[in-house]
Amino acid sequence: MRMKSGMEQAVCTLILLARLPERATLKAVAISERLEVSPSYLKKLMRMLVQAGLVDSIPGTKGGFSLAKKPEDVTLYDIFLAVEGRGGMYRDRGVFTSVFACEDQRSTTCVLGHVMQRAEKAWVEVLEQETLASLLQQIRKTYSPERLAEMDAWLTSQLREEVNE
Amino acid sequence: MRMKSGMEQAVCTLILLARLPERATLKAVAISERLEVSPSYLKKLMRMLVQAGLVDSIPGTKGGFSLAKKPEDVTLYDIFLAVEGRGGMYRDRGVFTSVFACEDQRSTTCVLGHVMQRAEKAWVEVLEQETLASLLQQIRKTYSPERLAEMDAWLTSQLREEVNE
DNA sequence: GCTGGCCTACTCGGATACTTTCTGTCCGAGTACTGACGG
DNA sequence: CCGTCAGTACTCGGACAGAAAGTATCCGAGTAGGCCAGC
Repeated sequence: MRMKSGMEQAVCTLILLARLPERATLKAVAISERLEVSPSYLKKLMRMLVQAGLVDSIPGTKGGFSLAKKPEDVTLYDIFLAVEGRGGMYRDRGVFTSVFACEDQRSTTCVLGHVMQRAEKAWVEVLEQETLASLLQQIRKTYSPERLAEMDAWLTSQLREEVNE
Repeated sequence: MRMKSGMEQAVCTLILLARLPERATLKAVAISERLEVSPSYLKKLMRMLVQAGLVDSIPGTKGGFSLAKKPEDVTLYDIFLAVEGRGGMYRDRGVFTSVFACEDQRSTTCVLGHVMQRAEKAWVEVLEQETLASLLQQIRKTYSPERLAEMDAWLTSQLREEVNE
């Protein structure tokens, strides 16, 4: 039961996108270089984030990715769902009920499954309290401002300008 | 991020062992038949439970497995650790810190990892509150007594008698 | 007839394949810029 | 000289392999009981 490594990459990516100026986009290759991860796998992750509605994608030469929502509206659990997919971590195989429940109670909620759901709910609630905005605030408090400034500088150097109309 | 199917099997097995009379053992094949799961894989699980100190094993012809602790002293988290192994579900790859932290702060606790640890702690606490004893009590309340009686009857028919001295 | 040793049958324990999921890679669809051509 | 159109270069999108973990299986180590021979 190990979380995908893609989760960390997705969070980092979304934080980068959150620091992006309005109407600007960032291309996948730039992100993968900054994160020092496989470009192909990150593109796959980006596709998941797009399908989940967390980021917008613009195809074409001047294309790229941008955050689809406001940073305070994107929770860690949203990212988790996008990366890991729906369907909780514990999936009932029916062994418990087939052993301990009678035939007519087989469809009843499994006692063990109920506990697992409670545990997962507690876990989810923590992740739902954390948003991209709160993470950014923690980063500001924890790490040095120089690093953030350097990151913003890199962003402006890498971003695609807004589409002139 | 899916929990192993072995978790459900292990819990069922331990509950069966908890209903076992004192100094009696149950052999792996009997359990696998009752649970309708692969005998080989269940034996592997039993080995894990033995190594974790949750069950005692007696080799030999009259051998089998028995609960090593009192049912109220075995939590769901103990079982989880035995089956899934130590090392939390989120493992830091260092991407986050390498992106957002300076060189001298790389060893600092990762902000994202900290949130994940909090979430996992909340999850663990729920699992630690549940023991084999409490699960048995819930089973008694939820499912029909006939089924429990039938289970005990099956247990007595399958158990190995205590070692005569 | 009794006791000791050996042999067999049965159990757990660990090493060995197969399947699914996760990770990483490649090629195709679509768009904006560039340049040339025609009016 | 200006507008239009085709070509090209670059992006995201989805289909395709390799690696790792989970699942299932088989064979070996060890023990208890039964059988036989010897005393």
